[in-house]
Amino acid sequence: MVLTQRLKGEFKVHLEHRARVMKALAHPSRLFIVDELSRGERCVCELTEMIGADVSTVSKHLAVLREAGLVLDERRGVQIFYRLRVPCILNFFGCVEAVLEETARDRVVAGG
Amino acid sequence: MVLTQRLKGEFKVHLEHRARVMKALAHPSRLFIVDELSRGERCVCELTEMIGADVSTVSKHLAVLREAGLVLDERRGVQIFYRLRVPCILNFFGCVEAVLEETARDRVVAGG
DNA sequence: GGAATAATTGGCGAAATTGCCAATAAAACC
DNA sequence: GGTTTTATTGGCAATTTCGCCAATTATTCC
Repeated sequence: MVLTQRLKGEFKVHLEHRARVMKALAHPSRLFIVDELSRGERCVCELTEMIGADVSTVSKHLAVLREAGLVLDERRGVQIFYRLRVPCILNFFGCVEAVLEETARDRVVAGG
Repeated sequence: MVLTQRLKGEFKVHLEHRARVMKALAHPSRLFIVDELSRGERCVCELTEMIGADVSTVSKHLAVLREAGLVLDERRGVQIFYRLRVPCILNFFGCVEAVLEETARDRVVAGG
């Protein structure tokens, strides 16, 4: 993810950091996890059951979200619970919905 | 980007659409473009000059943003101008900054 | 300590993304 | 028509992401 670009210094680094956060949200399973955590904390086993993928897969998705700073984890006994760290993330999805509705409308108009 | 999952029907499709939007924003150059377009429309040649990559590369980035429904294009003579389609996207970056600041703070605390 | 449950990590093949070059398209100008 | 400028598309190699299985770690319970 190197910018071979004319973009310079701090700004470039900043864009790369931003991109890492966006990339963490750029997967259906991880979006599902964020959506689910918006209703309260969940353990890995619960998320795994809901998603229906291998535990290791879900664990890696959670690692991506954790490393991006989006979720926090806390062990309680044998289980590990995850929760949202920055709830404002949720506000954004309203905007994403707006994007989706716009494009949907256009598709109807264009007959596509 | 198939969910091998227990997630069902409409919701699953919806998550995939959302993910496409997020994915479109998950690249430094594309974030730069969005940031730049927030100040007004720009032609491909201007963006190419600022980014410093090949025109074809920038054109493909713009295609990703366009297909995600984030930008609109309009030809005027030989040039093609792009502009933001859904300005609310910008509100989100404030939240992303919050994420970055949180993680930065923790890194200081942890001495990492 | 040993067995059971919950979760992470390593590794590997399959798929997607990225960026450049070359070729093509579209408009402007002579 | 032919040339120039601007932008998109095709194609390819390099890199990254993804998801499963196997192995490992951590905790609880006996």
